Amino acid sequence: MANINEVAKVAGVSVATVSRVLNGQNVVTPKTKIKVEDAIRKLKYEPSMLGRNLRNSESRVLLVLVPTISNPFYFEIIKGIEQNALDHNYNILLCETDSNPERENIYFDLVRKKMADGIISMDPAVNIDTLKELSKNHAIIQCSEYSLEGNIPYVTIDNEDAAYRAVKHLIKLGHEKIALFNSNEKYLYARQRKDGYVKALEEFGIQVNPDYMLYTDQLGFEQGIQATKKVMSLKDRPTAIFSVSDLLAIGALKELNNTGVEVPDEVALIGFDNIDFSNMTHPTLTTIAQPMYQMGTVASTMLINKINGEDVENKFLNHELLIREST
Amino acid sequence: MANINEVAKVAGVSVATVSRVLNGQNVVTPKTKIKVEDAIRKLKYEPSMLGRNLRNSESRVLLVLVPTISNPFYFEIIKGIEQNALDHNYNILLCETDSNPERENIYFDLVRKKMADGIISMDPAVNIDTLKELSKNHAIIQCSEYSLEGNIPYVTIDNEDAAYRAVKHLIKLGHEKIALFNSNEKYLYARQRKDGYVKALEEFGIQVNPDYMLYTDQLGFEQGIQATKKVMSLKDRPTAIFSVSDLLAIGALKELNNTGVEVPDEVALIGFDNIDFSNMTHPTLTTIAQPMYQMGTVASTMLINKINGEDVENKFLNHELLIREST
DNA sequence: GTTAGTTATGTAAAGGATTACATTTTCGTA
DNA sequence: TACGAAAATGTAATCCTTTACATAACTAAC
Repeated sequence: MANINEVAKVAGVSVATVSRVLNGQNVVTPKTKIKVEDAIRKLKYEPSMLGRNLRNSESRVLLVLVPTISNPFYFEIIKGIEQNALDHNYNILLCETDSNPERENIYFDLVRKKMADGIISMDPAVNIDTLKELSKNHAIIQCSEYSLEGNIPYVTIDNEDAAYRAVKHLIKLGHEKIALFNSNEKYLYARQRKDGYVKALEEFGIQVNPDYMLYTDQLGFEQGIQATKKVMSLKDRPTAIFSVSDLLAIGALKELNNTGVEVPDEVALIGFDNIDFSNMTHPTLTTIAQPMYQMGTVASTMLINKINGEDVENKFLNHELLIREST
Repeated sequence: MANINEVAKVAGVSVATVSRVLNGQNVVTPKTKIKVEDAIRKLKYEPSMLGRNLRNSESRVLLVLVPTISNPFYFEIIKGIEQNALDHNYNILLCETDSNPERENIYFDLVRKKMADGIISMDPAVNIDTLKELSKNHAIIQCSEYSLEGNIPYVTIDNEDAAYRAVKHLIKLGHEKIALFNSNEKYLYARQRKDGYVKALEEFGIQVNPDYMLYTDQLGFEQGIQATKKVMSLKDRPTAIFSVSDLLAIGALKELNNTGVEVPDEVALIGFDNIDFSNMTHPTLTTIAQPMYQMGTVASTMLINKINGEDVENKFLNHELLIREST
């Protein structure tokens, strides 16, 4: 593989001139430019990013931290990040932490060792202390999930309001016995969504029933099944379920289908996230849509700005309640 | 940020010695080793991969090319690749081509420009000519989808046999009118799966009915709905459907559910890939399981071997027919 | 035809690590 | 104590670009 020196030699110019042509600085005479371009073509020269990156002290790689790639919620966000990153000549390294600190550390090391220029964290289980520490010397943005500690910029939606509206929708349909499938309250978004749930109930004078509030460690299909089993075995069954994730809701739907409970007639169901599959189930799922693609592009833009030393502000994006067959 | 020179100065040794400590070469006296480690800690030194990579002419990044990250089929494969890569100190760059040549080219450029050491391609729509050309100078492995052109090593399953067994299973259940939802025959795997379908029918003396063979450009949910509408509007409806992807099958299931057709009683259904959701539908989906995780680790191992200049052989892995509620 | 002022090109340092080769230190043995 | 071999450490080149600064070439005006 040819390097810039050989190109310079063949073109009969200096490496500086070759570099100038490469980087499109138009201080180069058309005549010399052509000589250089001919040499490049002749030698099939491809500039090495290794040398370039070292010289520029950058890697042009963005780290994207997700707890798991199996959760479709992240797809659109990732697509948004990726498109925006490519548009700015960055590449993304998708990192699945599995909420495993060891793995997380492997990825954090990449930014410490300059293999990545910044991080977009979407992992609610991220080690916030490490993140805080890292954010002192590196560009970091939180996307969707966030913590207020450490003053790390974030982009997200108003979780409380989203939950509030979902539950209000159920109440308007006549439901009073509304279960909440939530994730662990150590996560900020879980607390916020609960607050919205409680706020809606209280506003309509409905007593909050602790039996109806279930917590699961993960937001998966299986957890949805289990939570549904539990709540449907109560003497006083709920007539509606609000799940803080579509996967949970799809698990619930499966269990309700299996036990012959009619959705939405006997039990109404709302999910959260509007993943693709929420529209493929039978019946289709009412859910809260976050502007995921946009969230991705915004996060990416914020990160790139931060890398360039600019100040960035937190952003709240709009959500939307999609009413479908399950309510 | 400190560099190796400063560490050397603080430790009172040469950069070579620091480098030796860093790389765990145990030619260094315990006494000096401690001095160096102290200096590293004191300066919070982190070796830069930029310098290291340039010097070693490697990036320790593997490119993974997928048509889309939304298809759950790729999850487990990616997880397998990633774990194996991490175990060998590589990182993966997940590249979604959207079957868009321009995007593809951005990613190919990364390996041309030394930002990546090799490629695992899982995109059936990949530009095989470019891939051939690239494979002359770069390590490339095909995973799951492959082409025989260009002699690029691959890991896959026996698609013909898998389809053959699926259709045979339907025949054994008494079905004779079996539809095939296939993807475009420009793809090798589509041709192979059709061959398996035909082989099974012929073996049992069943006439192949062209009306039952549908082709779709993409393997998504929507295409499954459309194909089902088409095939169920025939005078002589099929009693079973074999889809070459779970997503297609889930689309079919949705359409059958919607129109009140009982699965499996009126129409039996088989998918392909055993994605997570195939077990979440109602009824659950009979499907063909590929050893996806293993396919990932094998592909990754093959690629790393190739990068290290070793010869690698094509591999065929075992598949399995998972009989569930839809048949 | 000079000279000053532009514009184009060249030289060499810098970025941060690894490592072949050279040099110094250590240690056992005579 | 001195010598040689073995072990530890150091020096400097190398990987490939970019770019500040130096120099050369050119243009225009007198």
